[in-house]
Amino acid sequence: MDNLKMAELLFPHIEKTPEEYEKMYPERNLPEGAKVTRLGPSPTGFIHLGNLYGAFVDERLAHQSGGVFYLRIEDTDDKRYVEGAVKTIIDSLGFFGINFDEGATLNGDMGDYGDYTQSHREEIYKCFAKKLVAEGKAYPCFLTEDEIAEIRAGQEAEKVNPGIYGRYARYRDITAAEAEEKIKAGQPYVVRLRSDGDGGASGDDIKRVKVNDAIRGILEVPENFQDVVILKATGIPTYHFAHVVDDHLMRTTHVVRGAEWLSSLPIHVELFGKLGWDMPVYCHTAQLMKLDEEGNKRKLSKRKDPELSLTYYRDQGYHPAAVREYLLTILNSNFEEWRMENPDASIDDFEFTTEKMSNSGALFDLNKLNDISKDVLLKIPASELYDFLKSWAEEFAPEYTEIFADREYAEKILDLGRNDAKPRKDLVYARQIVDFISYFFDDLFKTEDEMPAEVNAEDQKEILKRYLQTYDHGDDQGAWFDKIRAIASDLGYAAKPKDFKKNPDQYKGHVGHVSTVIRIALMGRAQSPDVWTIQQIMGEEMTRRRLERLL
RNA sequence: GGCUCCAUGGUCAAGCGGUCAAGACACCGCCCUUUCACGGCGGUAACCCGAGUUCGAUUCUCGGUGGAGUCACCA
Repeated sequence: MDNLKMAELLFPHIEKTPEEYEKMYPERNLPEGAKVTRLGPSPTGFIHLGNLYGAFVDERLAHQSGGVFYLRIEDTDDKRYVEGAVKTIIDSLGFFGINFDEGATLNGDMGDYGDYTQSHREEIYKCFAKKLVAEGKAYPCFLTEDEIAEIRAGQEAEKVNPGIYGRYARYRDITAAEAEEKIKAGQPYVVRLRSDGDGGASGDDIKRVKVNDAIRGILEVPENFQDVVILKATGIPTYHFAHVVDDHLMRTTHVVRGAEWLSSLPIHVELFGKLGWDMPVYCHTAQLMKLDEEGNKRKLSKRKDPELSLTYYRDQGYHPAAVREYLLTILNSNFEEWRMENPDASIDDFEFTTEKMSNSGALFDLNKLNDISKDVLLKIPASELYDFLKSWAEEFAPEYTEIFADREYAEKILDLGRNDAKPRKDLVYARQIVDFISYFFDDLFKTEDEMPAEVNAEDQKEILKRYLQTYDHGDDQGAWFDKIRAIASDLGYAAKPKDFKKNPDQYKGHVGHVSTVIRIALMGRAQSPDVWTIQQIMGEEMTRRRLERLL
């Protein structure tokens, strides 16, 4: 009876019953096997690769099964809120192709299981907290911060488990009358779970509960014994309580979250049990790792590592499809193999499974991303690539706008060598691409490499002079190169590199050195795709201008 | 420190009691070739340690070691 009095004392204005909420948010009517997943970011506005990694799992699981993927804003910590964060979250994920079916949007909620912002759900949490109090499974706790610190210090001295539990939970057995007095006196309080666990147990005495994790298999988690806070002094729930209530009411079937949550899993197990609810299937993902600055030891990737921030990839101009492809290769170990067998299939056709997920942390590998990106970009048509690069440049690199002045010209450049039997794979990410093709534009052109040592200054001029004299823009590639060979022979360079290798003393150099002179005159670089093709794209006027400037 | 998770080449990883221990990236050669890229061929390189179970352990068990996570009125 005291419990009921306590419940009324703590939550006098909560009228709705748990049953009403159950009715309000019924089981979802979805096909067999459909998964309901969610992303629950806190609105700090900082999204990193780890979030994307997790979101991708949620998204695949839901959309592959004909289920629902929704966005829930977990803003139970008011200190964390950053203005505009929700937009950042939706936009960043959307950029990488992660879209929600339901949940919070910029124009309010979408879906029947809302509200999807935790700070708007106070009534709901209180309703279930009230139920727990009424059943004697939760109680108000008036411990101050100082008192808690004191308890903790004592526990550390005694070398017992720290925390509020058992005999350390001083307000466990407070009566409704005592509580009323304190509340009237204005003392703040939190609501704690009255745990059934035994905080004194150790070693083999610790009770364990089996939880099936879709990624890790059967987990034997120790039972919880902490009287954890479920409602803060402000009346706002903690993550633990909000998670349990929300994921039950929103009928989430699969909870995907990082492995850092593993250690609080016991709390959630007890909470679900006390509330009398089935647990969702947990999917605890491995965390992404990172190499430490100097030493090549491995280190956890906490926030603020620049290359872990999603904005890094946008700033560098990685194509979202490449990032997705990369993520999937580290997410599912059989994806790479599948991709080799199905080079042209849509990424959506790959059957993603939690079983194939690694449960040890993966070190982020930029090399691999770049390699994958080359293949992904190769499949994207030039016109689409142009659009992508253009919008990237507008946002991140306005100094390159010249490139996009002439769409037709730019597309030809982007397609250079891409449609051959053995296509070139020069393009990796936007910042690299614009630099790679910069010599096609007068304002960006600059000489970066030195003339080859085999060719003296006099010969350099002579080569360019003769090249210009005999230059015919209409020549096909064969005729064009024959002329270069002729110039090379006339000036004492081997027409074929093999001849030079055989008798290096008989020649100044070989035709390769001669064409490098031309290459540098035209491109400012010793390395580039095929010169003839480049000239055809540049046009006769620019070609001649580049050569003449060195005479 | 307690508890938890993890452990195959430089990196990502197959493997699920018997394999010459896959593959990809990176690296190094060679070939192709007017440079580069692409492509082809080849190469260097790994089961953390110690017990136990077993005819036989990379694989199973236990114990170390190492790495990571977590011990909040943060998520």
